[in-house]
Amino acid sequence: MKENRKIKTPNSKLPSITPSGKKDHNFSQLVFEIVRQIPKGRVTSYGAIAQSLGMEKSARMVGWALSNCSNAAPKVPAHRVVNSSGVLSGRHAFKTPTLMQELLEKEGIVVKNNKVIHFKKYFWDPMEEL
DNA sequence: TCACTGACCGAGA
DNA sequence: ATCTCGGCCAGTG
Repeated sequence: MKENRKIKTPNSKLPSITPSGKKDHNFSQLVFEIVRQIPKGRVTSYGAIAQSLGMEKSARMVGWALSNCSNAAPKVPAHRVVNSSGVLSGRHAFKTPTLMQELLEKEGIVVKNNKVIHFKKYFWDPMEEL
């Protein structure tokens, strides 16, 4: 039996999701707000964002939300979100598969083989920094 | 309703 | 380092 289920508390400084586990359709908006706060030249992961929303195991929903971010205004710097290994897993959702990397390099981040070099160094944790 | 898919993640083999 | 598996939850046919 697994009791290693660490229940994370949502970051109180962020807008909270509907209480009592009720699903809310503006989940995407919460994700966008966090992503918009990622400083230029820094990156974070889908899981870290999920954590700050109190949904540690729902990193997939973050990706799902971002796939819809083209419609959002103002624009969401989705290129600053990579997976927990620093891989640009979302690159195919951009206009061209290389755009994500180009945007990151424009901000001073080095990308090799679709992977962020010195990922830890550039990592921005919404849980701690917000 | 069921089954499968995903811009994911952590643990094990 | 690479691969597989179970878990997560919304959308799709």
